[in-house]
Amino acid sequence: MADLKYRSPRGTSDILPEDQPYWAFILETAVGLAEVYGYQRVDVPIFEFADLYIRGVGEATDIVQKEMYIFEDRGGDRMALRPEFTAGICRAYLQHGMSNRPLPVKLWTAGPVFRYDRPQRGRYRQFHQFNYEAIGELDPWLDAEVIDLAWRFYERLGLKDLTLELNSIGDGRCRPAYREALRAYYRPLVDRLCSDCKDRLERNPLRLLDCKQPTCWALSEAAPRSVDYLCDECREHFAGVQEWLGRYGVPYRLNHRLVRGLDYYTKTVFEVQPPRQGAQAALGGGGRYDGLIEELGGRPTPGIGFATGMERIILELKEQGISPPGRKLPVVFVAYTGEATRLATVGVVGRVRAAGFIGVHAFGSRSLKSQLRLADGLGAGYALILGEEEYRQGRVVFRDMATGSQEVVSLEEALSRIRRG
RNA sequence: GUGGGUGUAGCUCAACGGCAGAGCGCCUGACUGUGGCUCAGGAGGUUGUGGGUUCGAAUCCCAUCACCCACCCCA
Repeated sequence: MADLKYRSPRGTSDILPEDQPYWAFILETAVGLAEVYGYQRVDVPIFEFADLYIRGVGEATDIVQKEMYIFEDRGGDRMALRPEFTAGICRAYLQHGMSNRPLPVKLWTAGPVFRYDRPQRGRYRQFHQFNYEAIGELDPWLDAEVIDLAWRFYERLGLKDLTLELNSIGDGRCRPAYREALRAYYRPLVDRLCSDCKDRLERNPLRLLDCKQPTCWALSEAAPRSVDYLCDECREHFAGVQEWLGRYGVPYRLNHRLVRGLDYYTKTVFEVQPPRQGAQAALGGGGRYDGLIEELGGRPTPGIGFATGMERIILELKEQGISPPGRKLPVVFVAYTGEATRLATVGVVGRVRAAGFIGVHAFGSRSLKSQLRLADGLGAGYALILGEEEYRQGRVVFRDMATGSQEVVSLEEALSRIRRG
C-alpha cells in the first residue's frame, strides 16, 4: 500500500468481485422493471460535443460551470465526458428521428457518468447511474407512471422507509414570475444570506430554496412557493400528477423547496430520499424537461426522466443490511493424486464445465491436502478426487465439501448428483 | 473551491522518543490419498513522500501527496 506507482485516479474506484453481486442485483432489478414498463435499451456515447451539455444541462449550472470533464481532442473539437444521460439521449432521439416511433418513446440506459467534484461518501468523479426517459407525451399520467416505476424499483430492491419528494417548478411561462417573486422576497433579506446565496439571488434564485446554511434555510421557510405561481396549465398538470399518483398508490410528500440542479427541468420534479437524511443522500431524482428537445434544435417535444445512483443504492442497501441474492453455480473442484490423474484433470474439468458447473482445479503439482485447502478457499461445494486406482476403473471420489462425506462413483453419476443438488 | 480527520504488512489495528508487532488472510508442514478446527513454521513493511528537531523519529515539527468526512453541488 505504501507508495504504489499507480493508483486509480481520485474519485474513481475499482468494483471488486465482492461487490459485483450488488451491481448485478441492482441492474437486473432495474432492467427487469424498466422492460415490463415498456422501456427499451439505448446506449449513448460516453463523450459528446461539450456544447450539447452546455446547452442541455444549462450554462449556469454547477455541473457545467465547474464539474464537467471537458477536453479538446486531437482534431481540435471541444468534447466533454457525459455528466448525465438525458442530454445525450435527447440528442439521439433527434438524430435518429425517433419522433416517428410510437410515442412516448421509452428508453433506459445505464453506465458511468463523470463529474469533477471533490469526492466524499456517496459522491465520486466517476459514478454510475441507471436512467430512463420517456419522450413525446405530456399527459400527467406519464409523470405518475415514471414516478411509480422509480418507486417500485426501490421497493423491489427491498429498501425501506424511503421518501418520495415532489414539487412543480412551472415552465417557461410561469417560472419568470415566480423567480421575480423570490427575488422580491429575498432582496430585503440579502444581508442575512450566505455569500453563495447572494450570487444565486440574481443568477438562479430557485437555488436559494435548498441552501443548507441555517440562516438561508430558515429564511426559505417563508419564501414564496412555486406551486402558488404556476400558470393554469402547470397547475392543472401538477394536480393531475398527484391524482394519478394516488391511483398508482405511490406515497409522496410535497416539498416546496425541491428544485433541481439542471436547468432543463420544468413542471414536475421529484427526488427519492433514504431514511437517514445525510448530506449526499438522494438516491435518485428526475423530472419533466418539456423544453429540452426544442433547446437542442428539435420540434417542441415534452419529456420526463429519472436517474438513480448505483453507488448510493449500494450504500443504502448495506446500511439497511440487505444483501443481494447469491445465485451461484455450484463450484466443482477437481483434484489429482498423481501424474497420470494430473494429466487427466484437463478432461474431467472439461466435462464439469460442459455440464454447466464451475470447474476449477489446482495448477502445478500440489499435495492433495493443499488442493483441498484450495477447494475450500474457492468455496467449492463438491470435489472430484481422481484417485489413481479409482480413475483406472473409470470412477472418481465424489466428495460433498459441506458434509465431508464421499463415495466412489462414475463421473456421470457424480455430475448428475451435483445437478440434483 | 473551503474546512476537519487519518496515513504502520493484502485487510483490521498495536507500538506514541529507544531493536516495527499482533489478529485475520496467504504459503508449507504435523501418516508421502483428504479441506474447515488445532498446532508449528514461512513469505510479506525504506512506518505515504520530502525535509527539520534529536545521540536516536513510526512517534515531535514543517511541507507535500493520498484517502476519509463535512461544506458546496448532486446520483
